[in-house]
Amino acid sequence: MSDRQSHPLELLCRKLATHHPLSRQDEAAVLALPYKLRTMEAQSYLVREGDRPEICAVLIAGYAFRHKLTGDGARQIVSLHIPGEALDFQNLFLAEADHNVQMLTRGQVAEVHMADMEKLALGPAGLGQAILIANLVEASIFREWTLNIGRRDSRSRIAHLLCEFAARLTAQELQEEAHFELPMTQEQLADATGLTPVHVNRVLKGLQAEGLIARNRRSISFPDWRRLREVADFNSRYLHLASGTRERLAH
Amino acid sequence: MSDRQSHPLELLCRKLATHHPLSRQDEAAVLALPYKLRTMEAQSYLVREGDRPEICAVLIAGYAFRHKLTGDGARQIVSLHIPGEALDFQNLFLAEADHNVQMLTRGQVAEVHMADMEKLALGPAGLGQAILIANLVEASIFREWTLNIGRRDSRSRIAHLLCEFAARLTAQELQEEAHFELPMTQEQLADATGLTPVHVNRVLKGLQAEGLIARNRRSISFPDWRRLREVADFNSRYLHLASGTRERLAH
DNA sequence: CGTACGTTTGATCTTTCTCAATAATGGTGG
DNA sequence: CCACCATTATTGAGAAAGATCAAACGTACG
Repeated sequence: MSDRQSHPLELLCRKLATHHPLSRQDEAAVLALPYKLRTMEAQSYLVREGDRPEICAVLIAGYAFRHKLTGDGARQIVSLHIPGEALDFQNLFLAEADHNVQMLTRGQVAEVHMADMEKLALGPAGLGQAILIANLVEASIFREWTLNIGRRDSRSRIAHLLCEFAARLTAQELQEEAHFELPMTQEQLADATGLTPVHVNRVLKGLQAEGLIARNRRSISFPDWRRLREVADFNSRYLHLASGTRERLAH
Repeated sequence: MSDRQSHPLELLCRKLATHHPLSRQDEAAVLALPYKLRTMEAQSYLVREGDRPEICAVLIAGYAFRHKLTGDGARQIVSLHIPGEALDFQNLFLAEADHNVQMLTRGQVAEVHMADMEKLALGPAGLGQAILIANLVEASIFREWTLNIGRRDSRSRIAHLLCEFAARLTAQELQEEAHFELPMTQEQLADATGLTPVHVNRVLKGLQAEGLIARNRRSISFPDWRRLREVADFNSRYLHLASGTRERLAH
């Protein structure tokens, strides 16, 4: 929806400000970060488990995801990321990456030196707090995923994933909630929900038959957002959104 | 194993220092926190979803866990906690709790005013960093739980939970890895692994029959730690332990 | 136009759940 | 110390959700 970005890192400011207002100085400090824009292909890796990351990538365009593998190669996607989110806060001050980060679609990334980002995180004023909060909110999302995968059946599970993605895009004003592009294959959807691709396909068709989602290629829309939320058992509390956004989502 | 605690918050220092060394000053700042010791009964709540916590509890004795509920009342335990861990870092700077925190066993807690803890988190020197890192490591554990629940079968899943618990106790030098008390009922174990109590019972008996665990009441020992780790697909990387501890765990 | 990748479908199999009952255990009051 | 009660653990039988295997179908794109 919004306007051209004069500066890529404005997206990061907007994201950080979602949970904690930034002062002019904070914002200036973010925008003053030296960075390098890089275009990434779909499927390209940003971080691999075991890496010792030197740079902290901020997602500017496109989507990304984190995943881990079991010893026998099964994959679990543990989070999805939308523009404005920093993909390496997880690795701040930690020597070894404990998971992989990969582009979901083609996109762009602003690379910042880890040391510079660490300075911000420890730094003065509200930024350290904003970064800490961003990490706390991410941890909250992890908890909800654990609940989702551990205790909801496949139908709610997939519906919940869709709701969360739509809600987060809406919160960042990147898309309207009623309609958005879901750039995931059914296999990726399966890896994010702990299901098999075949079953995801069946559930998706079921949701469509019920009129809860409409699909056209990779783009999905929600003819009945309210009912989908019910089926998904979706409550946005865990996203810790500002009250304005919460109301927007509640219709 | 260790010695009497002259000061309860020393446990927190030790925990924070696990991932990031604390200076004398840092340590002094933690020990200078005003606190109130409180004895907690098993099952008592420390935080309820929706609360606006004013205090930050640090677990001194006993175990605790976090959990969330689905709309129709199914429970998912999302983490376990051992002495030394702060139970409310999650709520630092966040208005509303997004999950419940409950004692697993009887125990003790040091209550610190949230405002004081927040001051430390933003504060000078290494403490802010140590607290940030502690949160990052917790997030890493959440990711591993997602993988565990999403992609491992019930046998590995339960074995993994046991391994993690043992490893974390060992890292904090609270117990030796070969033998420890697991104070969870099979129902709680089920809620932590996304299974049913009946199935947990069967898996436990299976592990016992294989000689991977030995049970005697609630106490469990590991006659074959190495093989259990294999079955569990357990790799401690995600715990981000110091190298000394890692070797201790590798035997 | 062919190849690669993703989707869809059917048939069958397995793991895990559900329901139901019985046995241990631990704690309590007398 | 004992009887009683509430939890927790254990077992069996049957059901179900979701997995697996295999094949066909689409679609994008070089």
